[in-house]
Amino acid sequence: MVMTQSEQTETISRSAQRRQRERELRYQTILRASETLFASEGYHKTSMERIADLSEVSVGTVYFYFKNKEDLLIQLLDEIGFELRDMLGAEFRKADVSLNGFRRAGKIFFEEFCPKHPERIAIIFRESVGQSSLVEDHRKLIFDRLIADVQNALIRLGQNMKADFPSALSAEVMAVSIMGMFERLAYHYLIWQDRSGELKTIGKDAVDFIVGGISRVLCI
Amino acid sequence: MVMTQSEQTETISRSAQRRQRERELRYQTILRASETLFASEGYHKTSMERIADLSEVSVGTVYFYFKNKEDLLIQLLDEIGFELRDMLGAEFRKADVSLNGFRRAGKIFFEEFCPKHPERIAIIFRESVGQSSLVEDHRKLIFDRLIADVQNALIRLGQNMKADFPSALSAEVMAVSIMGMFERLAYHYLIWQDRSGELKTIGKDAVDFIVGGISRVLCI
Amino acid sequence: MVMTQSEQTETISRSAQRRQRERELRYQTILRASETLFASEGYHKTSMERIADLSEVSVGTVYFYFKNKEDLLIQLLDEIGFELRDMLGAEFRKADVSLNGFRRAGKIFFEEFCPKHPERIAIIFRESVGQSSLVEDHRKLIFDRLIADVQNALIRLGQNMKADFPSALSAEVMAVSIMGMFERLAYHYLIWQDRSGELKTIGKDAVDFIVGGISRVLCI
Amino acid sequence: MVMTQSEQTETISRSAQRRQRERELRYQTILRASETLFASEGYHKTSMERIADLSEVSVGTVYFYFKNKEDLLIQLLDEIGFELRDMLGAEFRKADVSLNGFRRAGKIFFEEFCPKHPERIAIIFRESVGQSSLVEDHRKLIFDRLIADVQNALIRLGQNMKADFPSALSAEVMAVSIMGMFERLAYHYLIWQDRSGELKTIGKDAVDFIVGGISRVLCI
DNA sequence: GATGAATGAGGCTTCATTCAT
DNA sequence: CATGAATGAAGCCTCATTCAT
Repeated sequence: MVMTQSEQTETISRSAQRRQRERELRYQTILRASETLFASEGYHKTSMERIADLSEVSVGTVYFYFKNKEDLLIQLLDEIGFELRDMLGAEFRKADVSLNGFRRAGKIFFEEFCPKHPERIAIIFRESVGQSSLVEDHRKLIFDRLIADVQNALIRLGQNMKADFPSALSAEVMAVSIMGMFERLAYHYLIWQDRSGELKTIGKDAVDFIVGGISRVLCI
Repeated sequence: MVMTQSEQTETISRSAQRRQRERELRYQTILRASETLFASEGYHKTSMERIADLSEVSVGTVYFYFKNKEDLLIQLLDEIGFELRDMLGAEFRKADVSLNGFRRAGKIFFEEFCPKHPERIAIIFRESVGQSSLVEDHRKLIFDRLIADVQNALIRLGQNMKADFPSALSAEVMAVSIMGMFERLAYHYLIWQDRSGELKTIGKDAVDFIVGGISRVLCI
Repeated sequence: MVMTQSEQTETISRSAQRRQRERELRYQTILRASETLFASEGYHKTSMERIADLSEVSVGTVYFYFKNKEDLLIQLLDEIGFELRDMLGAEFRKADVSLNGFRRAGKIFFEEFCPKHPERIAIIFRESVGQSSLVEDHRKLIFDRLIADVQNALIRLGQNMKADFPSALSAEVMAVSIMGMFERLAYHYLIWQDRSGELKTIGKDAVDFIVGGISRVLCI
Repeated sequence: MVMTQSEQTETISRSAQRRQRERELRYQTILRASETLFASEGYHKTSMERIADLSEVSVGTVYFYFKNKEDLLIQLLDEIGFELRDMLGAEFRKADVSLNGFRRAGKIFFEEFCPKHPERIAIIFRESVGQSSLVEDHRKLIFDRLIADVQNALIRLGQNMKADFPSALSAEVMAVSIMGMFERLAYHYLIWQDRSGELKTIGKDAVDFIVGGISRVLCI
């Protein structure tokens, strides 16, 4: 078979592209398998061999794509953190900071994120808790960023409304509190009880509570 | 040495009493050692040998007083759960259910429990998360009870005030939310950052937020 | 069964003694098994399981007595180093430093140590070479001490004989050289060729060479 | 483009030559990378991937040029053995066997080989020790040849000088001893201590010792 | 009751080697 | 020829738990 220079180049380029795609695919396959197993069996009870089996690759391949078991958890965690911030944070960072932002964020979390990704709730709020200090660092970073988003939204809301916070810490405390509410509600109604069908109501009630608290504190 | 029957009995009885005291002491010593180690090193990284060492007993003795490592964690967890309910729940179960009850509960948690027992915060909110299903059951039970206390207080408050909840779930959702706030605030300001000095302010801001939310939701 | 206080104490003491003996025995059993296997199969090719098997204990027991595989090698190495220094060094440290000291040391090494402990030759001169830096440190220390013994003997011999060394380094270089001779002769005639029967002649020739070299260098 | 037969042939031939050169170059690059890594990190701790990386080729390419990891070590070993024999052996095989031959050999080893190739000293005297039996065979062959060279030189020296050896083994033992001295001196002053600056003195002292020993033994 | 030596299953990880592209 | 992803056997080590003394 004879091919011109450009054809050859193209062929090479195509095979390189395919290889790249396959790499990405494998990476995702392994990560998804870990997600499933970590959430269902627990991080510690999931062995690397089980992950390899479910991914239909060898143990060595898992180690080709991920440094070690901890790395798998961290990648998962970062992914979840990114997604969460992408969804929630976006609402809080929007220009029109108003109480509606809080309403939309709550709606998104309870009506979209939670029912779609219960495993991710399990991973970020259960499996990644109290593992290594490295994992804890990543977890803290995720929370810190989300909290910062909420806190900024609160501060800007206060400025817009020309309202004062009772103390210098108020905004921060409220931001941390809101994260805690989201966390435990998701844990309670998704992991401990399977009441995913009621998430809409739950979300609404939660948001009412939050919005109520904010407006009272800011006297608006 | 000759002694009358009664003297002997008395002696035996005394030694039995002493033995009983020593048993109790040993049990406590081991439990306290576990508490310290679980909180500082983490549940998984703490070996039974370390616990025995710190308790100044042998590994076998630890197994005489506790069924296994999990049992140690569960005893600790139950103890913390009991204490928490004893302190917080008491306020919520008091006759004069009013918003003041919530204020007092918050004060107790942030100004008494947290600064006095940071290790217990670490154990209930970090070390006992995502371990075995048995541990998770105990954790759930503790939360369920605390939530029930809060929920009942809310319902009675509503009745007192002749106020309605927006939805059938409102009281429960608010109770769960309040637990989540307490949890994450403690975790954030005690474990991730050591700002125990600011706990009073934090507690006040948190309580304001809660009380604000409740009164708005109940329109009082 | 009734026993007096002193009898009881004695019994306890005896059982404690026995336990101590058994501990020592196990330690030795495992160490001897390692010695055999390291020398015959090689350090790397010997698995911890094989050592446990040959010692007739479980893998866990090996780890109860030794920190890790490297520790096993180091204990062995130190033991050999101690023995070597005990045998050879003694001659060099004796009061009557004379060329006879060198003769006796050679005789002891080739006629006693080598035929009795070919495995130890294999371990110190083959299996412990180029492993970890920790092992190398121990090996260096052993050589350094032996070299120091020889060097001191040479210096004192020179003083006794009122003879001068050609250079400041001469004594040290000669000491290192002598160690090198012993090492390679043992390796050559014990490991590469099994000519243990000729060790007496070999030792004599080696000693003649050494003694000849020393006397020429010191002009005695 | 049109070319005559001869032109084509020439072109092919040239490209074949270039390919040949490139092959040789690759082979050398990989071998040099192995040498560097084996000497600095140790044979076992050097992975094939590290060698490929440092050689700037893929792992597969390393396996195209060398059968396996062991082969890499053996090629290196043989190369060193050849060079050593080329330098040292030459002196011993020269017609004018005299004590000067020993002096020159020592000078070459300590003043040329050692300072120029400390990595090779590390490989032949440390990294290749106690690996596989195949490696050990090559090592033995190298030593055997060097020893034979020295031994022959000694025998011819004895004949020239009409001097007798004390025993039938004397010449061999002295040859083995001399190799041992060279080996340990190099190891001691190059690997354990970096005293390469003093190698000239060390070499001189060593040679004096050797020459002294030989002349005393042969009574010349 | 207390001791602590012994167990052994099971987990994580490495890395030389292969082979389809 | 070169590539580099995939393999999987094999090894080290931990540690909760048991049980004879």
